[in-house]
Amino acid sequence: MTEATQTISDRIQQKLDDLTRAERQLALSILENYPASGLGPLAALAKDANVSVPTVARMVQKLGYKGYPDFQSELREELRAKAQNPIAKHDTWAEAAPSEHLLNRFTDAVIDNIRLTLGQINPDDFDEACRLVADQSRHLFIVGGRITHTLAEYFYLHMQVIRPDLTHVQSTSNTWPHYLLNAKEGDVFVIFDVRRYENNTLKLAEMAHVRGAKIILFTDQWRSPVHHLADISLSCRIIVPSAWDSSATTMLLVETMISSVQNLNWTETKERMETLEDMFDQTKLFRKFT
Amino acid sequence: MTEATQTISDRIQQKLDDLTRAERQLALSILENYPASGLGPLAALAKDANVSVPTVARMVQKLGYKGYPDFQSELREELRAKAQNPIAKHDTWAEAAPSEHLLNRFTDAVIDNIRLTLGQINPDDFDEACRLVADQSRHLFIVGGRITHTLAEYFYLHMQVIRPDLTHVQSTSNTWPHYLLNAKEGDVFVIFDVRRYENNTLKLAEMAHVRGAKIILFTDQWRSPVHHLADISLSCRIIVPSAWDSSATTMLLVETMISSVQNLNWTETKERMETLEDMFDQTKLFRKFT
DNA sequence: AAAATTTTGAAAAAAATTTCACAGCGACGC
DNA sequence: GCGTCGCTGTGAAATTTTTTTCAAAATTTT
Repeated sequence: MTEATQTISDRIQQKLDDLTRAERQLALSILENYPASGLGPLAALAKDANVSVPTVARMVQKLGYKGYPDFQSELREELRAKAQNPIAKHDTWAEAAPSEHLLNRFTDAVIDNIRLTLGQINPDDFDEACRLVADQSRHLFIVGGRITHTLAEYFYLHMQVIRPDLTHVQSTSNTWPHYLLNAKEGDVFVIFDVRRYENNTLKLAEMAHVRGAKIILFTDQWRSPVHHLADISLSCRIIVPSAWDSSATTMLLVETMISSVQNLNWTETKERMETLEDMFDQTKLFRKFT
Repeated sequence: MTEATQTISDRIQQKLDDLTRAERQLALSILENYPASGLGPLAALAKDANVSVPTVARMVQKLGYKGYPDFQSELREELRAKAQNPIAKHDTWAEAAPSEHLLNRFTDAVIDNIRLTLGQINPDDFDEACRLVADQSRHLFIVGGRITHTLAEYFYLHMQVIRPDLTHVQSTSNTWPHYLLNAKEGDVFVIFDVRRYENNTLKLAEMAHVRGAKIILFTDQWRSPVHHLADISLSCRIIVPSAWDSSATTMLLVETMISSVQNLNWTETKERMETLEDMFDQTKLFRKFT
């Protein structure tokens, strides 16, 4: 497919399968900040990737270069060619694609969404929301709608490891009133509701509100009607060049909240996480930090 | 933040008057194809500019560097900074929060993930994947794991509107072999598998492969073992300052794919979408795009 | 579960690059 | 015309960098 114009980056990726663990670890490190790291001394590269010096030397030979200097020289040649080509004004994300490719347009929109969303977030509100979610004396209800239940479940899956006493409620199911029987004053509802907003979700929120529960709402820029009842609303911009809306920004906030809650509950959930670390180690694809 | 951020190129031009004839000759040569030439060995640079080796050494010292290696290292640093800056050095995302607030650190990491992921994506592969998913003559299977099934379901929910003949398979369930009975040659499997990789998913992929199905894999930078069987692999960087990995980048790609497939199938799914538009309108809860 | 194979990293050897010291060359002033 | 001064380049020394070797560790196979 691609003949002459094969970048070294491509070449590395292509050969990734033929490499050993340490070599792959190194290769990924090179790609991490490409091409700068590959232009430094071999030893620095090795240290950066946490592999030994000979591993670097072996890998570049495996990649088909005569030695490390040869590899560097090709890298410089590539850099030279790239700099001389002013057409490739690298304002694009997927550099291999033209700027009007959907990959670039879509990513542009999402970055914009993130920027605008974060710009309007009140960090104190966010922190307060995290504190509420972390508070194990409150039962945690997580509520999603037709599409958003995937985000709700993502959140639920992580919270499940971090803390006990939580329930995943699907507002689309008609069994949700049962769950509300257990809701008591001070409990926390994390509700996801983006356009088009769902009546069921609103009803559920109303009932939760009546029962004196705290409500944290993830919604879009136009804000679900639930926000009148919510103690804390987090509105995400969701516009992308698509017939659909984007949940990427909401996902970002959800993940940030997971991380934050994790930190707040750290002393209590440390053990659970250590178990998880062991699970990580099993992949053997990377070592723990030195 | 960084005061007087002048590039090395600027610095050279500024000092151009203080340089001697041979040094100026050299400086101009460096600027000729900047920065590539400065990253090679000193001797090569000297030869390129037709000056002697010590002239180079003397000039970099005149420029204020400790020696040639020091000069190179600064050059690399500049290159590294430049590569990392396709998005204008946005100091903080949540402007109301300090830069060390998790909201900012997390977002930084995700933007980084997006940049690195998109930088390594082959647009042709991506387009080909979209074409396969859009092809309605092929049955579409969507497979997720313990955590990733949320992404899989998100994808499924949208695809459901766009095209017929699709199945959502959960590899965690032990009923998945039943679904595979229906899989035939040419069918398409979209598989989500990030660390820690799941054996069930691998088994499922193997069986799909044996049956002659096409496999499109969403995985992480270390790549699930499934990628040996995959026709197209899309690896997303998933590292964030958290005990967990981030799915935000994967979500971005999934949404881009949804949008792309939507466009490919536009003529056929127009009606469905118009129906959906009507449903949107009925809610009257938000406005259409201006 | 043991043996063969592969992979890995510390250390030494080899090669290269950079730095240093010194001498030649040309310009300018006297 | 001659001497001084600063710039430049040659070649050797010092340093750094790369390559190779070899034994230990890890992985895979039997």
